[in-house]
Amino acid sequence: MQRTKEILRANDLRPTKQRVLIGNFLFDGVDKHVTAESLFKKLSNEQRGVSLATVYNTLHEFCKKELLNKITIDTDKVYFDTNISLHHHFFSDKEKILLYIKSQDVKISSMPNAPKGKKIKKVELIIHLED
Amino acid sequence: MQRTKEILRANDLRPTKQRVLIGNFLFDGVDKHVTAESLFKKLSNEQRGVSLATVYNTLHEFCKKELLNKITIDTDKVYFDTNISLHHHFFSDKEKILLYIKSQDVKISSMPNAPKGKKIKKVELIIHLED
DNA sequence: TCTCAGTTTAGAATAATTCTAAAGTACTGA
DNA sequence: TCAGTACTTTAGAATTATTCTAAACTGAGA
Repeated sequence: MQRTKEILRANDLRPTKQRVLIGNFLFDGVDKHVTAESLFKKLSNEQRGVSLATVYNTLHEFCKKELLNKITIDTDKVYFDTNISLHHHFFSDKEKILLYIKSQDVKISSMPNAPKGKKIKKVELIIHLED
Repeated sequence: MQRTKEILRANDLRPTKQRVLIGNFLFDGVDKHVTAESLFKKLSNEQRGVSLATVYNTLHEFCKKELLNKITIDTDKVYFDTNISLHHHFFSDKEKILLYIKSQDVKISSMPNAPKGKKIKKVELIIHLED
């Protein structure tokens, strides 16, 4: 509650009711993946809801401030990850489930140089699963 | 031409005019990335076009037969890669450009086990670029 | 040539996301 | 405390890649 407000203020985001509600859920210390839709549904249960537009707005703002990590693994849904430290994912294409891979379980021992004029922004390793 | 027909037949796909046209472009020996839209436009220049629906159908059939590799890196477009051997990509989020990384430039020296009941289907490493 | 399962197609439908513009709210300075 | 203003929220419309539908077409075997 207080913690969320501090996070918001530290990132130049006004601590509105909606952002606090969303922040309290996302930044509760438990790593999680959400989609706009799943977050919207989760918050609809609360006494005062948040509009879907605001859910989208807020997720994007949080991404811009690097409070969330956007994962585009699937064409028809964007996932947002509250774990912003370096790590990778399993993804089940069939069930559309994202799972964490412990960072010590993957080791990339050789990396290419970025093309000239570009920098490496993010390294994303996705292991697609099947039955 | 003849090669495309052979590929199609070998994969139980009737060598229709449309598939041959698409196959001739995709399987010319040069690795490339296409989107449904880019392929559709490219083929519109030909004397006889191919409908957008057929472009989608054909890309998906080719994927199912593992003649193409589907890459979902971006929410609003799916890329199809004619290089189906193990390799990875750079992606420029701003310009939405996919680039090949030479396979020898990446080495993943440690990989996690798949969760029980699942198998690893595909390993996808994407290096996002910025200016 | 005839037949029919497999294909193609135009256009409608779908669905996640973005946009719009109007109403609401948090913060600042007095 | 209050007013002014810039920032936010919101409902609903718009957008857009993709999928669906159902009717017309076609390749290949008999």
